Amino acid sequence: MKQKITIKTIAKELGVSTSTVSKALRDSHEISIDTKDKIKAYAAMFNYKPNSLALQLRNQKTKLIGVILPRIVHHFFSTVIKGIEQGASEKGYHIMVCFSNESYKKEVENLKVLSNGSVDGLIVSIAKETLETKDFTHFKDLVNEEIPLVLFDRVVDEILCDKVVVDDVGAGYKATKYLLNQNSLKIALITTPEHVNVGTLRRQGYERALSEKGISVNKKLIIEVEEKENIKAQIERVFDQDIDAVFAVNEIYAATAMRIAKEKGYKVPQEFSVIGFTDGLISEYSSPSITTIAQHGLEMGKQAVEVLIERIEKEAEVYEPKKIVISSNLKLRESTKPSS
Amino acid sequence: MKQKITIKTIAKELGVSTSTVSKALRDSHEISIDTKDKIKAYAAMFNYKPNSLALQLRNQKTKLIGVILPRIVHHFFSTVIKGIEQGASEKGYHIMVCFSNESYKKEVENLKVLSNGSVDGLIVSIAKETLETKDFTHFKDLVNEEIPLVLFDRVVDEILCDKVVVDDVGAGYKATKYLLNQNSLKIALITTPEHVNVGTLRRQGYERALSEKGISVNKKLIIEVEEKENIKAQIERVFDQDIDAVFAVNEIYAATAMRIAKEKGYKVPQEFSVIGFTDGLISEYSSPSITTIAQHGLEMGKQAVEVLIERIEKEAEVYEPKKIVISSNLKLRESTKPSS
DNA sequence: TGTCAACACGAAATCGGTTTCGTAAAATGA
DNA sequence: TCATTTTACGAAACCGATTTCGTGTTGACA
Repeated sequence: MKQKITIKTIAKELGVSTSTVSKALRDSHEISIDTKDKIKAYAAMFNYKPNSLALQLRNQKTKLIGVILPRIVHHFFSTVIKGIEQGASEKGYHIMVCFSNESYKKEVENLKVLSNGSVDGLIVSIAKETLETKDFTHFKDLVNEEIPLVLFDRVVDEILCDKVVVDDVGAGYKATKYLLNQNSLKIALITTPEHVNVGTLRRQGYERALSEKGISVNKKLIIEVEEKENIKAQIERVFDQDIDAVFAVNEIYAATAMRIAKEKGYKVPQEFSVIGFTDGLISEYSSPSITTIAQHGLEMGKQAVEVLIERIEKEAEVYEPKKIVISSNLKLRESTKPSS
Repeated sequence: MKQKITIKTIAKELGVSTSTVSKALRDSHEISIDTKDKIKAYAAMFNYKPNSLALQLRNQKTKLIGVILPRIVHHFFSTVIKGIEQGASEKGYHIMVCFSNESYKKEVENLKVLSNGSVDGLIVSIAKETLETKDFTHFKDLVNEEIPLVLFDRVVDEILCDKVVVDDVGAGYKATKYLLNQNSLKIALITTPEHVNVGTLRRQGYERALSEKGISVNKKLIIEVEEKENIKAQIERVFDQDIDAVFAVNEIYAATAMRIAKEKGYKVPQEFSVIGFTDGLISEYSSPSITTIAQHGLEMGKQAVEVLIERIEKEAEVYEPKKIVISSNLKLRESTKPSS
């Protein structure tokens, strides 16, 4: 790379001190108009840009927010990033994005690298593997060091920090209730294994809606999809039962279930209804398009970054972790019958 | 934030100089075993982490790569990010991601912020607005400053830097030829306005395949979709013509076209074939699933970051800009008839 | 003409590390 | 015993900015 022009260069070239140059560029009254003009002209001519590292070191802040996500090729997470970036950008921050690839080890690594002063704060959604192992010491260390941290979507109570989540229980409840209201009473639930707690919460909503209606939960109608194995085959099994609707905790499961239903000859939505989670492109463009719980990823990202920046900029008085719950809503499409 | 522990703290606490601490932690032979042990133990106990800003300033490198994308909620771009991150991570680099939102102004801003020393190099895909205005001075300035830059996917010849692109002409050719071979002779092309040159290149491939077959290009079969207006309505117009296949330059257009075809009563693929571009989730999960040109975003990201890091780390001898072309291939699915 | 304030600028400290060079004390060798 | 080499460490420069404090020169005023 070409030799960068620094304050020192300008000072030497113009026969003044570095302090004078610095003050001149910041328009200090201490410097005479003549000198200021000369220095500014020189700086402009050679396209001088202050070295941000030097500034960051001196000011002890980077105006950078670290973001660690389990995945990126994923509609919900990329929407959240967009929200984070928008919110950050408005406040003059930039984002550094890393991925854990759902791996515990990579998450620990990323956290270590980002917590050595390169960012002012962190926004994280926990990796699946970490949720399984339940080892959260790397997060607790961070909290101990008092590095501002916001968790979103996949969170755990053990870690004392700000959190942003969707109302998963409520969402599961809403979806299930909608299906019940349109007279689908034999509703299968396609969810994740227990350790991914968003799945568990959505399931609670499902169960609550059923029991309100006086229907007992039939475990045979609940499939916990193990992602390492063939997803379609696992979902197909639930069709051995007598069912007339499916509530799936994500888009892929919903689309897969609908496909199977169509293959089995069901007419969607007349004979069979489907509701998914996450309002992504699959739901929008499959045919029929799929009714989903909209997760408001953009909103989540914005909220997360807002809380984080507040935490960064306000000298922490008494630290009271916040939990922001974003309510989700049903986006009606063609895979369900109109509400009665 | 809690007061960070620095080398100075350790030095004072242990009654040695900062140089001794630094050397001890780096396991220098100049320091006695005893002292080293003492210092290391202290550092470990208080969880000392060297401040990365200080290191970056001293070493004049950040091990950071800036990435500027037009959009993020987009299958292709998020796949590229994944590739970039993987490649970067392997070489000990991290990525800083910004978005231009297809806006010229934001692109200029991002470029300015990232080029003040905060990153060692940049990977960029140009915003649509910039492609329209054709003002590339911000990129040229970067090249003049000799900041390593790699453009991908949306590139322009004017900017003298490394580039990674897919073989858009070849891809358009392959797709069109496949349709011709299965006896679809009245192929509509749904593409972007001219300034987005990937669209133009894919169109060239389309035209070449047609003329090889002795079919003259019918302009009425070519739709240039203006994204600000209603996409579906624009695509619908081409169905006024007598057509039996569609080649679309992206997923959304392909899915929309297929939907229209089905609404008009065509049987896909028996009576009507569809080929899209970008192998995303829509193509995979729509029904019938859509045959596409796979763009190999992951591969692109990896290649881009590899070239960039090479440029960063090799003291630029003679600078000869590289252009890497990634060949794309047809991913056959249900929206086309089997190859004859 | 002497005093003091205002002006315009420079020296040096600081941020948190690394690295070169210098040196006192101990060890070695003749 | 004296000269020389190691050993083990510290002082200081450096990366590129900002900022405090100090100071020489003017000009104003008594």
